[in-house]
Parts: sequence; structure tokens; C-alpha cells
Amino acid sequence: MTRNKTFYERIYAAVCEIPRGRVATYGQVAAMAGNGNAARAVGNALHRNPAPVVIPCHRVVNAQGRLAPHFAFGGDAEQQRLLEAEGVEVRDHHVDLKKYQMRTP
DNA sequence: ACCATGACTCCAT
DNA sequence: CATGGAGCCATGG
Repeated sequence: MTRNKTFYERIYAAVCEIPRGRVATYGQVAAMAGNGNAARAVGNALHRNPAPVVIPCHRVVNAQGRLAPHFAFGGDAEQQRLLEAEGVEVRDHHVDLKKYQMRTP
């Protein structure tokens, strides 16, 4: 297997790099993985969710600050609970990206 | 190589 | 705010 890690692996690593108490959009994760246009691929990667305990995918939201429509671990409600547990205010499945979106200088 | 799938994003209505 | 259509990407069969 003389092959580098797939984009998915990079995506998982990128999600793990999201600081606690902050969220990142799929586009941002895609950019961290190497392709800012692969937001859809990111959604696919997280959908498979190979390691839900290792990957804090609950910190990943869409460009509107909206939580996932069908979260894997117990539902969107669980994702909201996890975010609130980290200090991220969630209002009806929405987070304030202006305050919680991860910024990369 | 082609087709189908999907936790996306943008724009129009 | 809801709905629909088009565009883009990686993976798997």
C-alpha cells in the first residue's frame, strides 16, 4: 500500500484539530483536508463515521451554522447537547458562526 | 471508466 | 423560512 492517506483520513484528522468550544464548516474542514471545494466529500466521510468516538464530528456544521439533519450518534439532539457541553450555544439546531466558527490566521 | 450516493454550498423562486 | 435546481468532490460497486 504505497499510498498516502485518502482525503477521508485527512478530513478525520482535520476534524480532530477543531478546538473545543469552536465549530467548523464543511468547507473549512475540506480546506484543511486540502480541498475547499470538497465539502460534499467531507459530508460523505463523516457520514461513514469510522470512529465516532475519536472524531468530534459534532463540531462540524454547515455553512449556515446548521447542525447535521441526521446525526449518527443518537440524533441531532445529541450533537446539540455535545456542543452546549463545550460552551457552544445552540439555538434550534443553529450555532452563531460569528462567535464559534473556527478562525485560521 | 461509468453511474449512483451523500452529514455540502449557492442561487432563484 | 421553505423548496428546488445546478455545481463540485471523493468513494464504492
